[in-house]
Amino acid sequence: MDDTEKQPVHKRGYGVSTVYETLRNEIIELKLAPGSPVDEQQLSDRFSLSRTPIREALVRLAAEGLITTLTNRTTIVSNIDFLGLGEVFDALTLMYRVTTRLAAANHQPSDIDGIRALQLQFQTAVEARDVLGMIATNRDFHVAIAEAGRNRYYTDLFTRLLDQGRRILRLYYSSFNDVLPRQYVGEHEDMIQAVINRDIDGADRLAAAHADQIVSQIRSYITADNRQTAQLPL
Amino acid sequence: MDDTEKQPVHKRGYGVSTVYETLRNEIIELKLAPGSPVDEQQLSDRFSLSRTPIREALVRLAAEGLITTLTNRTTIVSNIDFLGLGEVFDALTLMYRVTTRLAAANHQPSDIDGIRALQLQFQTAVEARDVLGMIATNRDFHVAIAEAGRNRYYTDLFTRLLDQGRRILRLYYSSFNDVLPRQYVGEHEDMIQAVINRDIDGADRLAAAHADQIVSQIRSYITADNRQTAQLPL
DNA sequence: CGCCGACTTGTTGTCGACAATAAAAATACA
DNA sequence: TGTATTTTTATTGTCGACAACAAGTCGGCG
Repeated sequence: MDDTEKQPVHKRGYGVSTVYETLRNEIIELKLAPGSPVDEQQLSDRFSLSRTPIREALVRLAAEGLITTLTNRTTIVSNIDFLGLGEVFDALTLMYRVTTRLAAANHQPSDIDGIRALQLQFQTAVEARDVLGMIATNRDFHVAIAEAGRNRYYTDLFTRLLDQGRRILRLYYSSFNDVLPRQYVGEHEDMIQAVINRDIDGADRLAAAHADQIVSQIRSYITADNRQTAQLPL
Repeated sequence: MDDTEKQPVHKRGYGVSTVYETLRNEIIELKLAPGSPVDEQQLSDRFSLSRTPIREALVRLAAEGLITTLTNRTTIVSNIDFLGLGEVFDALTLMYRVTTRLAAANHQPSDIDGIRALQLQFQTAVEARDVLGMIATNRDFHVAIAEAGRNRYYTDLFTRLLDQGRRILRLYYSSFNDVLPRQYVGEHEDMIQAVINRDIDGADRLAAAHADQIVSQIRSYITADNRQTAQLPL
């Protein structure tokens, strides 16, 4: 069985999506540092693919703003835009509210199971003090709620924003303590109840409060960091 | 000066974007019918480009949902999803409100000039009964307001939704009369005033009313069309 | 006469190579 | 020695060709 043909690992047509998903994850999880160059040749070697499918994956990533291509020059992993964080927070808060509202209005009973499962995963991650797992499962939890709301446009924007947030949280994840996350577990529980009860306004209120919590938490990390590095001239 | 070299019309690096923008426009303006196949070879001939840049443009269009690629099979212009129109209208209304609010809050004085200019263009299109021009300039007007609001995420989603709406409006543009559009001119004027006065709540109210107008107008076209074609079993 | 399978054909996915561009390096000159 | 200019080099954008896949076509068999 010495079948050492140079057989491609990926099936035809699935090469680009695997590259896309792999890189996407690595960017969000900061395995690829913001600002670091993305070399097509290098990726070509790594995935054992030609540069063409690599490039198509990069085009998709660029469309999402995860990488930035300087024409005819290099292409880099997009920097985290601290000046534009206000926009992210504003949109993120709105999406928290809208998706939770819609979930309360539009969810099917079967949706609840999935949401509950993810909430449980989040809870166990919190108890295990698995910070990285917390960040990931928290994201999945809210995406599941958004999907129960059944509006593709909100879900798309929301996931984009949450993933943007994941990058930032990764930066400061060492600052996490186990007090706030435990609070999140309770807030999630309340949100699930509001959704089940189809209490739209209640879901809205809880989502808004939850968003404010998270935003102010991230904000405090950043300002603390700013003070440390003294980036702001007085 | 018989410099008849087979000189490419496009500068290096701008081939894909021209293809992307051209196709995007043609899809939105229904010059390419929904469901019609998109042949790469054909486009390659038409733009005098290799299939590679064509493909990259198609990947971008697919990411926006304007075309649908069946793996290893054909790729078609995305159909207009009438069942998903509710989602579009919901998100569209919210974006109308949010972007106009933010414009009132965040605009710079210089933004007003551009908005005014587009409003004028819209007005002249209405007076000239240039329906297609109306649809286009109306879209540009609201995008300009959104840009004055200075939130990239809202602007992106809003343009996507407005363009989606443009496709639908094109379908029914023969149904347009000149009564409603004239009303829009006045509503636009009020919105500009609210923005200038930084009247956030007022801008919100006006935008919401404006959105409701448009949505119900489109809805009426569609239901009228449904009755005509008797698509619904009794 | 109708169903199943091999073959043909058209289109997509992938490949390796070439050309153009811009940054970096090397050289010339004051 | 410092600056301007040319040369080199690395990387991108583009190209034409091949391979794989799916649909349509044709022929064989019941």
